[in-house]
Amino acid sequence: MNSNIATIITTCHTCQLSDLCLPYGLNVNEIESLEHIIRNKRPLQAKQLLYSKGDECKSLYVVKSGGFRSFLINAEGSEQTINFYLPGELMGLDALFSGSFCSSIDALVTSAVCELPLNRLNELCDKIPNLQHQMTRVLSKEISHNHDQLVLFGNNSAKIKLASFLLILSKRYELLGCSSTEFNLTMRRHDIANFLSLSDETVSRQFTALSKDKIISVNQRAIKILDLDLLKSIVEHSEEEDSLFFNKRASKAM
Amino acid sequence: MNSNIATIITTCHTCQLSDLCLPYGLNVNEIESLEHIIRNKRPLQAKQLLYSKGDECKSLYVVKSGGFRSFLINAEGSEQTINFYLPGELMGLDALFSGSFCSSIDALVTSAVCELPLNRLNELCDKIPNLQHQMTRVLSKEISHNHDQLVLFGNNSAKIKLASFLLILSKRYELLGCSSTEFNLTMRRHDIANFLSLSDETVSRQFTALSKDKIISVNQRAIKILDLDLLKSIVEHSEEEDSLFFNKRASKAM
DNA sequence: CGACTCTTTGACTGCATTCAAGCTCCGTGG
DNA sequence: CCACGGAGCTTGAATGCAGTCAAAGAGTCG
Repeated sequence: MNSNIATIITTCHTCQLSDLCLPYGLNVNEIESLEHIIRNKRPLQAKQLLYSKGDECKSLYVVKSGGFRSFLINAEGSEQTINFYLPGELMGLDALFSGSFCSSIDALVTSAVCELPLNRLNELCDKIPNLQHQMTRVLSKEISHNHDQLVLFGNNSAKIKLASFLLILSKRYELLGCSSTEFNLTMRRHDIANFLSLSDETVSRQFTALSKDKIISVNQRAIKILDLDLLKSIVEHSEEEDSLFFNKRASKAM
Repeated sequence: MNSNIATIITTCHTCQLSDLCLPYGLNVNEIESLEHIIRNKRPLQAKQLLYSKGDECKSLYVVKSGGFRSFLINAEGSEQTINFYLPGELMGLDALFSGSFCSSIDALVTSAVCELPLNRLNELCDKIPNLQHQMTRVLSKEISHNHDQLVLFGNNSAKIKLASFLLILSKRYELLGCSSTEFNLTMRRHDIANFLSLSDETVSRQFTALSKDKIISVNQRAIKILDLDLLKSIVEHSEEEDSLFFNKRASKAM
């Protein structure tokens, strides 16, 4: 059937994403070894689960196209979105510790992944030091990315949260070679709200507020950033305006 | 001077923390190799910096005693606390990606660390596959720990945040072989507030609220958990009570 | 076309922040 | 030894931002 398509897709050295992905820093032979262990799952439809929390982790996954979200379900049964994944990003890294997935992941839109069987990946890491180092780098990157996210949540105001969110997305799209000022959101308002710990209505209100100020234009999931500097200034000057020299609570100790 | 003390301290196989630390899963010879690369820095006083964001990462550090906090300074100059570190926990993992530290760390109280020079640690990882795997596990653990933290922040209510914070601390102290119901906070109220993205006053109010309900007793930084189940129920039943059919308001702790 | 999901908008309530003042603890120096 | 001062913590009162509830608009699909 379309097995030839799968073959094409699994070729790292013709993949536009390879610089953002595991092959980064590997030589031609090493990339070829990596290619041989990659399997392709059939594309996932929106809302379809890639894996569930608690499942044994037999593979890691790289986003090939589309987008995903990871989430946890807390004691009351409500979801908390942990992260969004764009093409080139590795999913499942939190499972390496315990051997089973610590969160669930589903597709936001129709999406494709590269599957990396863990046993073969580990074998390869033992053989190719560069790959092992790249794995370590990817893990470390995920940690520092999570830290940035925690800082984002430290800014309590809904306006700042949404502005930060858009700026982060803008950067990630730029890295992918897409436009940094014009892109389509892969996620629904509800997903954004849940991710930012806001209500759906608040997210909606902030979108319209940013529109009215001509900072962005919104049409459904299509976003245009009209004034990048103004968007940045929302995040940066959050507290300066009102209190420059007077009691700034949090920032006493250098 | 006290170089003999330093020698004693750097012996992993006599260290109570070794099961929580890098030596976990290593055999006697491997632990000995690891011991040889460990250096000891002199103890740090409260508020003293271990490293600053942007510094080149030449070493990783393990908390030997005391406690630390990592933090970032955002555009306005105010701090955001990212994480607290208790004995046995590895600091600096977010630097492996870029080679320089992505956050700053200072001591909360007088504290000691084991220093692991990165170049020697990497050499050792290449030689000892078990150590490399353990490093990967520690990195992965940090990621899933960060995810739990993000979920914590998803629960907006100040009461739930503080209850979760205390429960997480309780578990970590238990792992260290300390009492899970009676411990001293290493951090000030301000640090907790900053970490939980709350104001100092709100944290204080929630402490007194928990005291009045006889769930905990507070004396300065000394905490006793009087009713662990009730504390857990605050986190778990956060939304069940109210959104069944009525507005909550009337229903208290039943 | 109707049923559905997703999104927007409005009105109201409440929780956490903010501002302000008083308290406790602790080290320092008279 | 007590007085003093400062840092950290607690408490009170008022404001405002975001959540909740409710309903209607917009887009999608069978």
